Amino acid sequence: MTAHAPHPELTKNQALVFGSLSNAGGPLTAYAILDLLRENGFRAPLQVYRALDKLVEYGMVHRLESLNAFVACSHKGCSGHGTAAFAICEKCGDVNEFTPDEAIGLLKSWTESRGFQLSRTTIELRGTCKNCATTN
Amino acid sequence: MTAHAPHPELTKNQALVFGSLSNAGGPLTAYAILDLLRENGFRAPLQVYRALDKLVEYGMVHRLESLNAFVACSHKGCSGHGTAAFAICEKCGDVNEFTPDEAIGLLKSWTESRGFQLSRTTIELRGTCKNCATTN
DNA sequence: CCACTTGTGTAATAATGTAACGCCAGAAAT
DNA sequence: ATTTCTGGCGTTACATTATTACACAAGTGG
Repeated sequence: MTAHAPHPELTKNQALVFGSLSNAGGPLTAYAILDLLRENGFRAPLQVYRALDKLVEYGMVHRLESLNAFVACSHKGCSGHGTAAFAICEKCGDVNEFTPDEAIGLLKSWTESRGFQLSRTTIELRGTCKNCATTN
Repeated sequence: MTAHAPHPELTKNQALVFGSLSNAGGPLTAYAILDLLRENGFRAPLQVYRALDKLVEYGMVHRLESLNAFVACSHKGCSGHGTAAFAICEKCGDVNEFTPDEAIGLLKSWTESRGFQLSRTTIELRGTCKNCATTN
C-alpha cells in the first residue's frame, strides 16, 4: 500500500501546476502547463518541471511515460496509494487510472524471485475506450 | 500469443539499425544509433526512426518508454510473441525482458470487462538488479 | 505508359528536458 | 541577531528527442 506521509503544504508554483492538472481533467504536457501558467508569471519550462517533480514525489501527480505527459492522481485529495496503471484511449485521449493489485503482486514476485529491488512500476495500456469503440 | 507473420526481408537501413541494436546487447537511443551508423552513410534521425518504426511493427525491437530508447527483442530470431515486460536496472542500465503472461491476463481482463480495446501494453519496472544490489 | 506504394535522402523545425548560475526567504544554531 | 544552511525560485542557455515537408527512385500492377 505504500502510504505516504501527508504531503507538506504546496508552494505557490506547485499549487498552480497541480491546479492546472486537476482542472484539465486529463493529461497535459509540461509545455502545455507552461502555456496555461504564463498569465500567472511562469516564464520557463524549469518552473514547471520542478513543481512536477515534487508533485510526483508526493504521489499527487503521475507521469505517463508513453505520452510524455502528466496527470493529476484520480484519488480526491490523494495522499498516496499503491502503484497505479493507466488505460489510455488513443481516440479521445481519455485516461483511466486504476490499481491492479493482483497483477502488480505477480510482477513484484517476479522481481523478488530474482533479487531485483523494485522502485517504480509503469503500466500503461493503449487502445480504444468503450465509448470511442461504439461511437465508432 | 499474438504470433506475427514472419516479417518480410529487411531493407538495408532496417538491417543496419537492427544490427546496431543486436550488437549493443542493451538499449540505445535513436540518436546513439544514428551516431553508430554515420560511417554507414546515415545522416539524419529520420533514417533511424523510420527503420525503428518498422522493426517495432515486426516485433523485432521494443521501445522502452521510460528511457526513450529501443532494444532488440531478446528472443533469438524473434518473429513475434506475447506482450513483454522489462526490468530496468537504474545502476548499470541492464534490461531484462520477460513475459508475465499471468499479470498480462489480469490486465487484459480488466480492459475487457470495461469494453476497452487493448492495442498495446507497456510494462516497465525500474529498480536495482541483483548484481548491483549486492555489489553495492 | 500511368498510377500507386514503399523506401529513401535532406533540410528545417518542433517538442521535450536539463545544466548552470545566482538570488531570496525562512529555519536553526549555537 | 549574525551566520549558516536549505529549499524554492527566476533566468539563460543548451541538450536531447521527434516530426514535418518536400523531392526522388524503384517496384508493382493496371
